[in-house]
Amino acid sequence: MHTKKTIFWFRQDLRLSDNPGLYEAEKQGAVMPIYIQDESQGGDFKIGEASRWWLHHSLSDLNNNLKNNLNVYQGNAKEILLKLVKDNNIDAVYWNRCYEPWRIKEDTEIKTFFKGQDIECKSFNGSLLLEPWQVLKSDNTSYKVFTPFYQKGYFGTSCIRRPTSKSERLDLIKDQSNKTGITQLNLLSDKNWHQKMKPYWNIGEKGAQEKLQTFLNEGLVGYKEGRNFPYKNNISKLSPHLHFGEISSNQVWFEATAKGMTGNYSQEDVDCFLSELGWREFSYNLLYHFPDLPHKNLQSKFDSFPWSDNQDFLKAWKKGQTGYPIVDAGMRQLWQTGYMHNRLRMIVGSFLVKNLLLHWHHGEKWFWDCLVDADLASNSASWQWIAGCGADAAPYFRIFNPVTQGGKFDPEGSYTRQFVPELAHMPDKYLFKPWDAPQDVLKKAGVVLGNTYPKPIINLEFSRHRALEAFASLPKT
DNA sequence: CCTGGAGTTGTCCTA
DNA sequence: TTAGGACAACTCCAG
Repeated sequence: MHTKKTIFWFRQDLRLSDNPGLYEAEKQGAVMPIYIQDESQGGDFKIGEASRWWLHHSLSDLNNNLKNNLNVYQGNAKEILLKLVKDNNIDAVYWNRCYEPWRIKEDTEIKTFFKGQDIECKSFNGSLLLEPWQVLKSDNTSYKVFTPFYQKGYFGTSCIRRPTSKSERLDLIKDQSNKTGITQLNLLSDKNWHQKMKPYWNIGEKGAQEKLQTFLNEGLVGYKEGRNFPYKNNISKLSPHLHFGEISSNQVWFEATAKGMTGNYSQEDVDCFLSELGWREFSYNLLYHFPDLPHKNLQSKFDSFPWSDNQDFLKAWKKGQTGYPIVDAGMRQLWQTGYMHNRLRMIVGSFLVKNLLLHWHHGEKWFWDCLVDADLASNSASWQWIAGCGADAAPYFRIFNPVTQGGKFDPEGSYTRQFVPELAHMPDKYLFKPWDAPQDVLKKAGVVLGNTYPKPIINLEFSRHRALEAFASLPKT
């Protein structure tokens, strides 16, 4: 009797546990696990540097978990799949869906092609709690406001798929003729940049599982409040693991929900954390229904916004040399760790877009390259949000003051001093506004403004009013 | 079609 | 010192 042979195509679901597509493939017989790298795809948003580093290690971990049976290829997906199907007598091709516009286009083509060839071809939901086409208003159009979206599809509902069990006894097919290994994908740059990020992360499925447990045990209590403070541990740091699918959103959702039922956690904390998964879903929903999200203002009246184009400011922002300590701390955390605390993402985003008046595309691109959790949906939706042109966006008058924000959310300065060590000896009173410090205070702290630490590159009051005027100049509708 | 309530994350000024 | 209102008006969404 012929055993069914299925190709399982890994993409952004680099895990064995709760992997719907893999689970179905495995149930039916032997599985040929593959990964395809196609450097020609992705358009303006080809995988960024930090993500490449993460992907390299994530694939290596997956390969280990598959006992060295991951088959890796480079080139056009359709051509590679077709050849593999023919050479290996394959009956079916399965994968979990991705939602980047280029992916949807390519997947649709591949599916149509294989259907025509009478080869079974199936896709599954392995990345989202609910598909973007499942959560719609009663008139079947998509939501533009988070709260009703979340109420409708997620809050207190039971439509979300429960996690499957782990695929344990995989009958795996190795392509013996294949000469390509993970190293040949050249995901690691020659630069030593990624060495800095290494200590902060435990990449792969096991690391993701551990991170979830650590968060549930140590970070969930007090999450609602504590998540705002970058020096506290009330953050999950699951974003890169979720992006690469090392853990499923469903597992996170149900385990957090279960914790909420034990009575040891306040419902507020649990609900707040769950809603963050909801924001991830909302971003995917937006990207699916507005494929131009990474490029075009969701609110077209912003098309005439009078952006500035000061390359020196942009450079200073990227390097964390703006002269505003909380902004610089955030930007340097990004560079050093491949991650930035959510509160800081808002602060540095507001500063770029409103104080420096630089186009949100600049921030979007830089984050795309530097973040290990860079995700097309979340990244573009969030940049549009902070710029004010997105869905449910921040009102135009909401301009973060980096001095106030620093004092409020890093009151003892531990976060800022960690990433801006040249200000380590500044007293709290002047940490977030060193330009106001008297000469003797600066001297005592070993700070020479314009030398050991920059002077502010732009005046806050001036730039705030300039931003307000710019917004006021937009057409009314 | 109409109506009314609401919309992640702020800042500044005034009393 | 602190609390409350202004900042604008619009679109979204449910009933």
